[in-house]
Amino acid sequence: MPTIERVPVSQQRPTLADVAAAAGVSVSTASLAFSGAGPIAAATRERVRQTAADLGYTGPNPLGRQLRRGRSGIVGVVVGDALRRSFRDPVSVQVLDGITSELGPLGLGVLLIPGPLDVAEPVIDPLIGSAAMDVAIMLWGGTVNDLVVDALRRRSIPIVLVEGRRQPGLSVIGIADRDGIRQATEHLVGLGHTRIAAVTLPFGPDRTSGFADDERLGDVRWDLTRRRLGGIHDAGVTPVAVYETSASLVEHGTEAGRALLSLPERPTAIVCHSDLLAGGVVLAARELGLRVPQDVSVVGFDGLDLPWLLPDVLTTVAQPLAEKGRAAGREAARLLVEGEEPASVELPVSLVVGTTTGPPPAS
Amino acid sequence: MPTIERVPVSQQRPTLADVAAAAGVSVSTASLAFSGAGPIAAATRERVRQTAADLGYTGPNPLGRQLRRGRSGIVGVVVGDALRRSFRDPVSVQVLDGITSELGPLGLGVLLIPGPLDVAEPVIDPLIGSAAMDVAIMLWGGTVNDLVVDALRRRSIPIVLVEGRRQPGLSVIGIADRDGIRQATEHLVGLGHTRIAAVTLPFGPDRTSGFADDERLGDVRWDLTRRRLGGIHDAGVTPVAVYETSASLVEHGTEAGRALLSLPERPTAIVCHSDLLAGGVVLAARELGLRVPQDVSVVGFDGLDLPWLLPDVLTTVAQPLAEKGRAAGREAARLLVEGEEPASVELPVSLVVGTTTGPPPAS
DNA sequence: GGACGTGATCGAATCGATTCGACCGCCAGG
DNA sequence: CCTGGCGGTCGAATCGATTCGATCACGTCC
Repeated sequence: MPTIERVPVSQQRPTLADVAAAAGVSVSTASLAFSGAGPIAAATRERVRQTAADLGYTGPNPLGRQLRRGRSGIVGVVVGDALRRSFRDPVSVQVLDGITSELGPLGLGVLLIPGPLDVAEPVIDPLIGSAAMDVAIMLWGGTVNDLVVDALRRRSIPIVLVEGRRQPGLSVIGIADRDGIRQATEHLVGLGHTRIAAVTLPFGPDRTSGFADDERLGDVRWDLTRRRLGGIHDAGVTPVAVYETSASLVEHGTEAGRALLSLPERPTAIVCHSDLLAGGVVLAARELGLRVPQDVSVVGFDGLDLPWLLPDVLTTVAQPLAEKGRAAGREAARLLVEGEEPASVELPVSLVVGTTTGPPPAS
Repeated sequence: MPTIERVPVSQQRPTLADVAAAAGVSVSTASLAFSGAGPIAAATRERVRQTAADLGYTGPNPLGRQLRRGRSGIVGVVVGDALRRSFRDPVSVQVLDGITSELGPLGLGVLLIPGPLDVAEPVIDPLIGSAAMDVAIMLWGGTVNDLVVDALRRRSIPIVLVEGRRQPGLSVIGIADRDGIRQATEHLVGLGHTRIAAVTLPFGPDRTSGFADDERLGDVRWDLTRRRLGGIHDAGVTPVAVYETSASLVEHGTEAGRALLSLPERPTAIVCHSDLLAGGVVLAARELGLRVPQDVSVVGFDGLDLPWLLPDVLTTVAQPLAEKGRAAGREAARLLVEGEEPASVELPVSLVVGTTTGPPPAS
């Protein structure tokens, strides 16, 4: 005698229990019909599936499943800043694409979390403290991420840092950027350049811009920027001038280019910490009537495709952007399995010679 | 006499029950101490909070809360394509930024979902069928979204479409783009132009590129493209040539520009469906030694900031991108409250005259 | 002094699934 | 003929919180 317990009121979404009742099996068997995690007769499975379809049941409610499993299947991705700002640079976008392409097939979703909003009075997004996620990936680790790291640590959520300072207890995905810059610089030296200038990423959260004197150069807070500056020295070169920018954007490159190329002792080559900056420098050179590379050589970093720079093609240090994202995704997935320890990865870079470098002018 | 039921094994994360036991209150009271949804003595709340802190309890487990509430607090955002491709156009990024900026303060998170991967054999992301989300926002509604819409509908997840064909049962956030293109075209007509060409967004999922003849023009499958083409006709203009592109990217604009500007009867003005395309056309003109706007005028659409195009500043139809995102977020949040009906919104656009339009050459 | 309203707290049901151990036939091997 | 093993199914506990209704103490008003 069937007790009428669950009358699927038309307005209500059916649950696994409804399906089980309608198919005449127990809830546990119905569950097996969907998860496939256990022995079940093919006929039973089909019957349950069919009843489910008839009832308009579209599969197990993720919320129930997640609670039971203790896993949300969600990877939080903390982007360094307001999205608008982070993603004006295609670099982050490509990394993000790599992350999703790795995580998607594993059934893991990406929850987008804006990083600390302000620098003077950092406010971390409430999602960091309360959203369901099994592991977090932090992009562009430069920013005031200590707050974020702390908050995630408290929740004992494992962390993967993309580009950041190595620290115990979390995984860092980095690239051999110092060595890349060294190679690029040596390429310039090999061509005969001696007056080499640099255009850098921000030194720290204050994000000022302008020529950096020695004192300022001693106060580079962000690791990434310091590493890339170090690469120039590794090639045995001391830059004749260093221009610090407030963000890796074309307009800041142009600003830097104008300043550097108007110096009395004009540099014959400029090493830039990003392709966007380098592109901006090339535009500044054009604007000043200088030929690239005859009058000035320019190298970038990242290996982006800049169609608007044509016919010039940047000489640049290409980093494997999508692979960096995939590596981060892989590492995140790995940290998900119980007891796995964080591990760091360093990916290689490669110098790609384009049309923007050549021998220095005869002078 | 306290029964020793819950011994918080050091390895285990504490639960609300642990906190309640330690603080000597019931679970329900402990819950109140965190949610604040009910009367509770200030002293009790403090005590519970303090014990929680001592135990390292960082707040209610989102999974439990979500199941009970029947809400995940997650908004799925389906981007039209692989992220890499979608986000090469800053348009989507700005819209996404608008969405998060609206949703964040409401405590809602954004789950990033790649759209259908391929056109020939569309595969929709499994997340669409199984991820926890309360409502979905679909960006760039052109693509093979019927599959996605169907899948979401089956799960009875409300949908907000950004830029798409209006249809019953879902909300559409659109802009007055047809009217905007009309204004831009009339601006050109007012300047004296008669030979006006067009560079369009893709006609449909096949994404071919090249000159479109009349037959092809009768087969514009994507609504967005059709509307923008319609705007030209609304101004009483029949384009002397229409060049269809395969994506809204600079390089495709350049390709189109080269083709159009090499025609025997060169158009004196070119209306483009996006700023990236327009920027590409300007580059093509420069490459061919043509002056903008003396030899050819160019108008775009979107209102982006293109620092690499300087000193030229595009004449363009500016759309409120971030506001479009915020409107989508608002609408998504609205659909979350029980019984709210979908509603559509159309945002205004405005013609912004830059330096790329002027009177046609004398001839 | 008794009834009543109110603020604080508690118990228990509930959300929707997964999963462990028990159970039940049935077949094969000894 | 008995037993062991196994495929298939089921019941019940469990994940961690929210929330409804009940309870209780206390102060106030008539």
